[in-house]
Amino acid sequence: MKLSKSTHYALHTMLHLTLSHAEGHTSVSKLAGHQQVSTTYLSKILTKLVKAGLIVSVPGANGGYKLKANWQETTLLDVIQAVEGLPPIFDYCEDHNPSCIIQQSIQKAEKNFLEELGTMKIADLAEEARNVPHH
Amino acid sequence: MKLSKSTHYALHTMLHLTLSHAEGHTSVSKLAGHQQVSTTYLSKILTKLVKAGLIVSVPGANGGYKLKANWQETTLLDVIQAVEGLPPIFDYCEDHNPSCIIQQSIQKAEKNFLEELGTMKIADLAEEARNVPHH
DNA sequence: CCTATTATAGATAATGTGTGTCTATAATAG
DNA sequence: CTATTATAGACACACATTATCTATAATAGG
Repeated sequence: MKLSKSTHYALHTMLHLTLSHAEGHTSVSKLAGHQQVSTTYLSKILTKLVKAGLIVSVPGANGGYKLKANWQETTLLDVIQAVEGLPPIFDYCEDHNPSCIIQQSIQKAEKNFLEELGTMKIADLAEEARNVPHH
Repeated sequence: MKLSKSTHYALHTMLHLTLSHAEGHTSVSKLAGHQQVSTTYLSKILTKLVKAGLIVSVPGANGGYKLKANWQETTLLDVIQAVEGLPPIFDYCEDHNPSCIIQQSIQKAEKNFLEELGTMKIADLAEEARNVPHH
């Protein structure tokens, strides 16, 4: 029950793209340079973000990745679900009665958890990071 | 990022023990009979609950498992952590700066999530299950 | 005592997922 | 045309989960 390293890479890449948003496209090699991850592996993760519509890719020379149009709206939840997949973070009791009281209780807590992550916008976090820089 | 099957078995076992609490000890074979799990595997899970102090075991004939003394206080969080282990549900950025804004944000949401699970008592769920029985 | 019952512990295997690499292909700028 | 860059497929490896089997310890009841 934990986030994967892929999600870790994705979140930090999104934060980096947001911090350097004015500078046009950024290549995978540059993005991978900020973290300890190979370019081919990171590119697979970024492709998920592209398919989820969170970032835009341009192949070819001077290409790379940049944020989507209304990038200010992207939340932590968007990134996490793009990488880990929508399906029930707790796929639970799948064969049991859907009215199982345990399943109901955990799903209630899960719902609140996801909703909170859905309120946390990358843009806001980037703004905080600018004030107290660490990267 | 999901709960393991072991936790699933543990939670349902706890619910069952709570529902049949007045009836003394219950053997693993009976507990396993209610779920699709082998006795030896379930016993390993239950041993974790014993070591966490959530249930009490008695070996020998007519032995088995029963709830601890103040069983009314046991929460979903207690069971989950007994099986999955305390350590950070999101062990995240472990090598990074602890003031990483992403880590801070997720840990905040995680804290609320765990706190909510900590308010959900098995005894209350059992009471609800009695009113609308499914097991 | 003796025996059946029951929890516990160790060794081991199967399975799946996450992680990662390598290679090939497609697209774009200059 | 060439260098650059994203994308996709095949493949391998590590690791945790899941699970089984066997052996050991402890208790109740005759």
